[in-house]
Amino acid sequence: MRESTMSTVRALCCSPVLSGELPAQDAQELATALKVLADPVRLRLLGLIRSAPDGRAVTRDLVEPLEVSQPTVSHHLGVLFDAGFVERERDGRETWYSIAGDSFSTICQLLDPGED
Amino acid sequence: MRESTMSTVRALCCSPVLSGELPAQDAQELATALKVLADPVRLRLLGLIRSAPDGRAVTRDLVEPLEVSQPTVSHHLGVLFDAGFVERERDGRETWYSIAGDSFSTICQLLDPGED
DNA sequence: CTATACTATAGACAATGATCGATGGATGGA
DNA sequence: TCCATCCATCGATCATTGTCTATAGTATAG
Repeated sequence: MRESTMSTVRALCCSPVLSGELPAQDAQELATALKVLADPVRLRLLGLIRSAPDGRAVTRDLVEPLEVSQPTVSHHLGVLFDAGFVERERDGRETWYSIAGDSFSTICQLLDPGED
Repeated sequence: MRESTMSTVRALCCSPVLSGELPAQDAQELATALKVLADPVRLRLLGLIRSAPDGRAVTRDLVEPLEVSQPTVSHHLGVLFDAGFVERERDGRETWYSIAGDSFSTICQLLDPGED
């Protein structure tokens, strides 16, 4: 999965695709982004990061609340990062993760075309 | 997958869960709903149904545009129905599918907690 | 410099799921 | 009544992926 996933999806933002027919390639890209969100551990990671002080957290602090192994947490954080849902900043031995700005609202605009 | 999936998710609607910590069971249910949407064929099915005359379509009309087999289309329609994203009405030999009202905006409210 | 702490990667395994061909069930037309 | 049409289910196959243990890569502390 490449870093371009979210940016490609973002490009579809202004025309709510689900209000009309969805080209195969656009459907594939939106599905790829949604698949990243469709995991309970990743959803909880996003919640923990968002609700942490300053809206950011290091890997270690995310392991214990989720009751999964450290490599598993690291794996999911990598998936979220590759898809553009979180940002990553290395500081010494620690890695800080934070929510990437408009990733969620972009998805929502695609899913919810409003009244028609 | 039971019919209760969407209604359970809908119950979380008023408190945007991703703005705070997400309990394991809530995360599981939201992930289950998202997983249904995270498929290119299902996304295209939703688009085709929504853009069809009167916002409804029969199974047969959905097979050819998607270039997958009829059992595959039937399978995906079943998944969407079980999750509460579409409604189903039998009329003789045909089955009409239509979009289930507020399923999308519910998902979006959960994902996008707004500014905080 | 050595030991410890924090993360990420590698490899393996099991479970899930998307797809297809074949089939069954039910309805409508001739 | 008999056949054609429409749809769903069954069973099998193949790819994907979430999880773990083990390990490697860095950075800080003593």
